[in-house]
Amino acid sequence: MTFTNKAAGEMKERIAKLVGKRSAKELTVGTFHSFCVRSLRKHAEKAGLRSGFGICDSDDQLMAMKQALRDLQIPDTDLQPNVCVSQISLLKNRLITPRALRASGDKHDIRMSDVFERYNQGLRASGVLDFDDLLLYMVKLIEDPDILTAFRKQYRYLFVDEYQDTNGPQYEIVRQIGTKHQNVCVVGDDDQSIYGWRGADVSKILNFEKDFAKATVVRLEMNYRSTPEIIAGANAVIRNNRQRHDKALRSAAKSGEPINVQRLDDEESEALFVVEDIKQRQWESKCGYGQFAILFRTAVQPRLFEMRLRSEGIPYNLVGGMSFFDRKEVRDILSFLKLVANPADELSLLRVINTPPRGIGATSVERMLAVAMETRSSLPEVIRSGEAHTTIKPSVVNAGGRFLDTMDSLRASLEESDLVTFVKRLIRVVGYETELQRCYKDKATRAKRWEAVTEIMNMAEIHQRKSSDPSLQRFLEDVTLNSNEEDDKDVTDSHRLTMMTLHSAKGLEFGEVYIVGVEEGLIPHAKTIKEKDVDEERRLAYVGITRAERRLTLSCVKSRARRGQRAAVLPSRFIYEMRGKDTPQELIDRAELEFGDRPPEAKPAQKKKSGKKSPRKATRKKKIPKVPPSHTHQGRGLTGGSI
DNA sequence: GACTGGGCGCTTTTT
DNA sequence: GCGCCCAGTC
Repeated sequence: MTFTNKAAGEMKERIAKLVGKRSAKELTVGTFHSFCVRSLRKHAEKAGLRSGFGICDSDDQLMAMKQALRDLQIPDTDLQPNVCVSQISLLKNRLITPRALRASGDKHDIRMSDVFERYNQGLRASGVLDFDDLLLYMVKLIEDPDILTAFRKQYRYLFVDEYQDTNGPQYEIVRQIGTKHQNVCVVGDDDQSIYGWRGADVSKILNFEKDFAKATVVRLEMNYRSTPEIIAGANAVIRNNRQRHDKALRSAAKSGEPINVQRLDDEESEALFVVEDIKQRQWESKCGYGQFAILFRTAVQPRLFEMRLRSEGIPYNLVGGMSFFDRKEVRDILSFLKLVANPADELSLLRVINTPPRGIGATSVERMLAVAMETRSSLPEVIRSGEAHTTIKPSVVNAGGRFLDTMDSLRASLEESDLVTFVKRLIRVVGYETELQRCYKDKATRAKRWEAVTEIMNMAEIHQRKSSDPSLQRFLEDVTLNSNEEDDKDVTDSHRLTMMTLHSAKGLEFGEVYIVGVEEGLIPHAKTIKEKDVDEERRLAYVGITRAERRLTLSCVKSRARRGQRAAVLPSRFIYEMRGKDTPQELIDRAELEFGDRPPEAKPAQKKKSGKKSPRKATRKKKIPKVPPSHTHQGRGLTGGSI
C-alpha cells in the first residue's frame, strides 16, 4: 500500500527488479484508494453500492456541497462551501459520523452534521463516492465476517509505505486484514508526517508496537542520500519540533558543498536567478536536467519559473499545480462520459444539462430538483414523468427528455465501438465544437480550448492501448484517481527538470534541489502561522531539504505580490533555524502581526478613520513597513551567502 | 432563458 | 490576477 500513484509505480518497478516481472504480477501494489475501488467493485452489492458507482473529484465535491448548502438554505456567506468540504473530509478521515458529531450538542457541530448528512445524501443520490468514502465503504465492507476472512486469506502479507500518513480508515483496513496473520511491515518517519490536514494520524506509527505486539523495530538513521552538510541542515531545522521521536540522521556520504541561501528582490529575480544557476550548473556538470528539481509550497508559484524555463528552452516536467483536469472543457466532456457510464450521476447531469444551451435554465433546474426531493425520485425520473408536474414548463420537459435520449442512445452504442471512437462520437453528438465556436469568438482562445478537448481523445487512445481493461468505466476511474500524473514517459525522462510541490516531492530524490519562496507566510504558510501549527510546516521543510543528494539551494525574496498587491516579506524562520541561530523574536512578532488573528498588543496608532470597506486590509497595509533593516543587512547573513 | 458587466473573495498542501 | 456570483438587460 502506498499513498500516491507515483509511489505505487516506483514500488512496482523495484519489486519487478528484485523478483522478476512474472512474480511481481502476483502482488497487489497500489494506493489505498485504488485498492478500495477494486475491492468495492468486486463486492459492490455487499457494500451496498451499485457496481457502476462513480468517483467524484474535488470539483464535484464542491458542487455537491454548494447544492447541499442551498438545500438547507444556508447562505454561503455563513458557511463557505470549500471550508465545509475540507471539514467534512477531515471528519470522514477520523471516522466521525454525522450522528457522533451531533452528539456533542454544540450548536455549530449540529449544523455541520446537517450539512454532512445532506452532502452525503446528495452523493448517494448521484450514485457516486468521494475519495474519503472509498475508504469508509471499504471499512464497512470488511465488517462482514465472510468478506474479511476472504481478504485475510488472500492477503497474508501486508506492506505499508509512509505509514506516518495513515488516517483512521486506512489504519482500520490494515488492522482488520493484518491482525490475524501479524505479517505486517510498515515504513515511516514521524518527522515526515505532512498530511495532518487530511486526517493523517502520526499516533498510528507511534503506537505500532502496541498494535502488533510481536513487532521488531529497525531504526534507519543512516542516510545514504545526502551530504553531511544537507543532513546537518535538516537536523538543525527539525529539532525545533518538540513532539517527536528523538533521532538524528547521519550521513554516509562524503562532504560536499554548503547549503546555499539566496535572497532576491522579487519573484522575477528569483526565477531568473534559479534558472540561470541551473543552466550554469548543468553546463558545468554535463549531466542532464533530470537531476535538478525546483520545489515550492503552493500551486501558483511555478508560473514564473515556467515562463523563464520556456524562454531558455529548458525541458521541464511540472507535477501538481494547476491541473489540466481543472479546465472547463475537460470537466464538461468528462461529465458527459460519466453520465453515460452512470445514468444516475446527478452531479454530472447538473453540470451539463444545459451545455450547450438547450433551454433548461437555472430556475427550471431548481424546480425540478424541488420536485425530485418532494417525490423522492431522481432528476431523470422527474424529467421523464414531466407532464405530471405543473410547475415545470413543457418546453423544458421536452428538451430534457431529448437530452436524456441522446445520452441513452450513446450508452446503447457503447458496445459497438472502441473507446476512442466512442469519445469522438460523443463530442460530435453533443455538439461541443459548435459550442466552443459560440462561446469564444477569438480564434486563438478557441483553438486553445479545443486543444484540451483533443487531449481527452489522446488520453483515451493511450488508455485503450495500454490498459488491461479498456472500458469506459475503467478509463474514468483512472482519470479521476490519477488526475495528477500525466504520462509515465515524462517521469523517467532523465533530461527534464522537475518542478513540484513539496508535498509531492516526498519519497523522491534529486541531485540538486532548489526550494523557492522560503519566506514567512509561504513556508511556514500564513494559515498555519495563524493556527499556531507551524510544526507540520517544519516537517514539510525537512522533507524538502532531505530530497537533495549533493546540493541544496534555498531562495527567498524581499517583496512578493499577493492578491495583486506587493508587500514586503521576511525570510522564513526555518532559514535561521538551519543556520543554527535563534529566530529573531522580531520576526516571529512580525509574522504574528501580519498573519495572526489578533495583534499581540493593543493597537494604539490607528483609531482614526478606517475606510469602511475592509478595515482588516487597511490596518495590514499600514502595519507592514519596508523590510526591517536588521534583516537586510546581516553581514554575511542571508544575502547571497552560504551556511 | 441567455448574456454582460461589475463587485467580491480568495489562493495550502492530495487521493 | 483570477474566477465566481449576482443583478440588470435584451
